[in-house]
Amino acid sequence: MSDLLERLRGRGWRMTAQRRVVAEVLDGEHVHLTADEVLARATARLPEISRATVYNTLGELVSLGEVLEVATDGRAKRYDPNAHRPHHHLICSGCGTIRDVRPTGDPLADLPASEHFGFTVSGVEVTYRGLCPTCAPTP
Amino acid sequence: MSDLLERLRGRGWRMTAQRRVVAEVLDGEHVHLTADEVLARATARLPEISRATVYNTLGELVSLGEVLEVATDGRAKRYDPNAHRPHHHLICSGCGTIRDVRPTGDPLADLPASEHFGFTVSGVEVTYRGLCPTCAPTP
DNA sequence: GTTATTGCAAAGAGTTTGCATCTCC
DNA sequence: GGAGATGCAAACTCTTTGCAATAAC
Repeated sequence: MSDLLERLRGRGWRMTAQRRVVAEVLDGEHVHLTADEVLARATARLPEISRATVYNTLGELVSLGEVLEVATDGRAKRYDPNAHRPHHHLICSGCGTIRDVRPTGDPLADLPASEHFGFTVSGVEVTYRGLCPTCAPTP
Repeated sequence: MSDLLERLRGRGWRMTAQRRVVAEVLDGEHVHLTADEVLARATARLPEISRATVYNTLGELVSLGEVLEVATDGRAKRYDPNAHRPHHHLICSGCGTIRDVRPTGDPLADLPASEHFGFTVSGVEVTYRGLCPTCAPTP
């Protein structure tokens, strides 16, 4: 089921029960869990997994480029398993829910050379803000 | 000199030496300080200012909409005094330097209704990533 | 058998809070 | 004079680290 697990195995990643559980917990669309949420869900499947291992594993997945860190306004970082499916985020200002979205057009092309300040520009993240149906004020 | 101070006074913000110093330290273009950096610079001008007051003041400025929080990948939040000049950010992946940039076009218009998921979309932040001239590899 | 990974517990960074004192308007 | 701001220190949240025990290949 998990593309992620396949890819990791193919890269010679040493497989352990803990790593498998973390990868499984992260798999899916519109998944943006905090480290704590990953730990909670992983613990449900593998009670002896430790917080340190969850952080270690998440850090490696990010280094490998298989998982993206999403810095939201709130406190804890969230982890996004869809690093290979280009997308951006729509975050609810009320409850913090995140949806993956795909805008039209290429935001990279929208930054004129005069605004590069000598930088080599290589990527762009777009974060939309709004209120989800649940948090929207009732008229 | 400070638009920010003018505006705050006009809003009936109770002025104290501490608040003035924080506002002065934040003023300027391409300014994106962490709370700790604000404290350091404020302390240079007003040695008796406390960390709690810096955090309190920054939090209020953010609530008032006069200062923006910028969540970078790294740890500490940064504070951007140009809330009233629409802009986005170009961040160096090497050293974390931030420049304010103004892309052409309207990224909000690039999110089709089919990607709204029922949200009321009200804003958007665009973060460009790259390497600054200092951090770029020398050929 | 080696080498990498795990778990534990403690430390670290960044931020928030409770409360008595002090200061602006 | 009174509402509100300050400073202090402790608490809190999230994350990282050192190291001995353990499990993968």
